[in-house]
Amino acid sequence: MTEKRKLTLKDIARELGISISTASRALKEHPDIAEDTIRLVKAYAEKHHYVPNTLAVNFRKNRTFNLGLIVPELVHHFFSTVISGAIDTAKKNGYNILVSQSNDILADEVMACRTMLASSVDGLLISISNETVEGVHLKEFLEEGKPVVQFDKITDHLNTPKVIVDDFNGSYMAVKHLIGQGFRKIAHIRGRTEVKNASERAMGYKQALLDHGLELREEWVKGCKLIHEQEGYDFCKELMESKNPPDAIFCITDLVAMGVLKYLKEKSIQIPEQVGVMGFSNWKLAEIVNPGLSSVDQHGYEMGQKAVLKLIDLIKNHDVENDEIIELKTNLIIRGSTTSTKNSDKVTLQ
Amino acid sequence: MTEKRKLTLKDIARELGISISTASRALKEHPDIAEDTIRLVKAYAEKHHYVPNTLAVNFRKNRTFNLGLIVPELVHHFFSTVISGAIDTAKKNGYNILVSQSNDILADEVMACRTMLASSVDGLLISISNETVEGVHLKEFLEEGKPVVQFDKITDHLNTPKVIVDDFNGSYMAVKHLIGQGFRKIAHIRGRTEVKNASERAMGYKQALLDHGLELREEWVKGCKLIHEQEGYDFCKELMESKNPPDAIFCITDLVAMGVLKYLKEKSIQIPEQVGVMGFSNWKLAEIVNPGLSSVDQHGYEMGQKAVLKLIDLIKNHDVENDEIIELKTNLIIRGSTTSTKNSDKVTLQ
DNA sequence: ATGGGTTGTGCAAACGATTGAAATTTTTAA
DNA sequence: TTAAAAATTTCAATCGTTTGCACAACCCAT
Repeated sequence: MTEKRKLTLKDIARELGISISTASRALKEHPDIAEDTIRLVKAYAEKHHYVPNTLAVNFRKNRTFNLGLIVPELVHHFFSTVISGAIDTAKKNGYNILVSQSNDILADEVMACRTMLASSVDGLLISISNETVEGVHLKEFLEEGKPVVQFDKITDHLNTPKVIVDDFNGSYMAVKHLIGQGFRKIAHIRGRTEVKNASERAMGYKQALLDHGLELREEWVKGCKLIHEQEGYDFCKELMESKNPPDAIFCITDLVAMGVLKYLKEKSIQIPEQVGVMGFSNWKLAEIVNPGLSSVDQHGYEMGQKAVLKLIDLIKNHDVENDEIIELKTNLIIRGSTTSTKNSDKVTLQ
Repeated sequence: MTEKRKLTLKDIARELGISISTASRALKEHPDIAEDTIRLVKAYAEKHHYVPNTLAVNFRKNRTFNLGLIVPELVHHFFSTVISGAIDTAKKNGYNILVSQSNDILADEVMACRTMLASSVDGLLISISNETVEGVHLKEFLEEGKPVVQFDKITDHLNTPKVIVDDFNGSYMAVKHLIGQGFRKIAHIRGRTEVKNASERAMGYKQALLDHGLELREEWVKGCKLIHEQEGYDFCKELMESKNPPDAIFCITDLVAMGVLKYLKEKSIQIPEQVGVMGFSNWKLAEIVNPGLSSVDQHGYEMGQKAVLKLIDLIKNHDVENDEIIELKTNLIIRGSTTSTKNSDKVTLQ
């Protein structure tokens, strides 16, 4: 192999007959160094393609410009959008992102954290698994003075900044829209009680009904365990076969809504004439299905951006105790599944 | 902040009254070191939670156990599946993955490569952008003795191992299946000529028609530029409105197929009775739409695994000049869009 | 006891860049 | 002319770990 030995400061110093420290400072235009020397060194470095040895610099400075990022699931439209935003923003600021996934399994999450801590990331971005409660593995980061920023799925047990979506409001606006469209018997297929996002959305749903004088029937609220399409299908069946079927279904997420759509189509129930359907998250497929699925956009890309910027901020300020909450607004995206008109334009409320 | 100073070998040596080198060797059970000493040092290290400073080790050994991974687009079902496989496999082998995206823009790709090279990854996994041809930025890796493995979208200008999908055969089997289902006038919405995968698929399509004595009409082959849903919609419209409309459409990818489905549904053309539709890639949405979209699974997860294993292999063997080709088999996934029966089971040919 | 092997341990030099403090040279001012 | 000040440059330690080599201690067979 070629593997040419890399040029080091020592080489430059020897060739130019100066000391290593002068070479080092010259390259960073240190005010102590004479203009002439700076020019000389820089020219030489340029000509011979000197690149500082990152490993050495990182070791010396005890940092890597790498950030860890852990999500429950990588193959997931929302999370991959967040990652995309995180990576682009990190790159702009000279940081790299190390990605890992927990598969919603605590043990995997702990493992991923350990590996990242060991590989010396400068900070961590994490959306915790459903199984995570206390998060001792995250405290290990803080104890080493490495900041952590939580996003989307968070725990309050940890004193870190959190970037979240205004689930309550997004949900509220979605249901308000349904009501505005004339739907009166609105069901909700929700997620697990222990998961904060799910609870917030359920609360937004309830509040909207309350504020508009609609009845809140417990039998119209169904709880998913896994948030799978099949659950949407099954609950929809249950709802539609009940004595008092709803005229609209608001789903915890688009995937569940897909199951709902599938059932309704199979039974030739008209959407939205007979039953309106509202999703959440605005996955790619929401715009592809027919009719288009109304949904709530969570601005995943922006979430990734904000989280990274916050993390870099903490790193720069050696700030570890900070529990600021950054809440992103949601966008209601109205499509055919909730409007009889063929309007599939983006509509933003508020 | 707490930020307790970390325990180092020096500390251990001082406390135990031995030398740093002995401590170092004891921890790795070097045969030169006496059993007693090893026990002593290990016990102390254990008790005080000694963790070697990765930065120092990496610097000393000139490696990081980090691998770079660059894809054209992160928010993309296939690529995120590949990444998922890559990350899981890397983790199992003690490596981390640094992810970046090129957005199919050469300049971005070059930038991403530079950053990764600078941050000292031990090797690179890349699926090149549409704009990449020569890949001088990739040669920089090889020149530094850092191995590169290409996957999915590859260039032959570079002497590296390549992990690809047997596009030709996958396409061939897909079209063969259509023929077996009785379709005779099969159209193909293909990708750009310069992109290898697209060409392979188009060739598989043609070969299948040829081998079964079907006519190959140029007017039935349409070329996408961007591989967007809208293109599928538009080309489908063109095809169906032509004098001699096809009875089946084989699409370069599922997203394009979605556009096709959309048009057909709008025109109330029965799928698959009037027109069969076949996608490629087996995205999540292929199983969600109604009827289910038949597609060709590319085993993205496995591709990620194989690519990482190959890369680690190269790293371990200091092997940089190697252009082995690892070709993965595809799976034909048959769903409702190509079969009149309600069979949506997974069927594997060959 | 003495030379030749083991066996176990320590010394010190790397790795490449950074940085406080000391040393040198140049400039300024009295 | 010369001391003080300013401008440059160099020295040397440091970051934490690894590793070739020297050294010491011990045992055994002459």
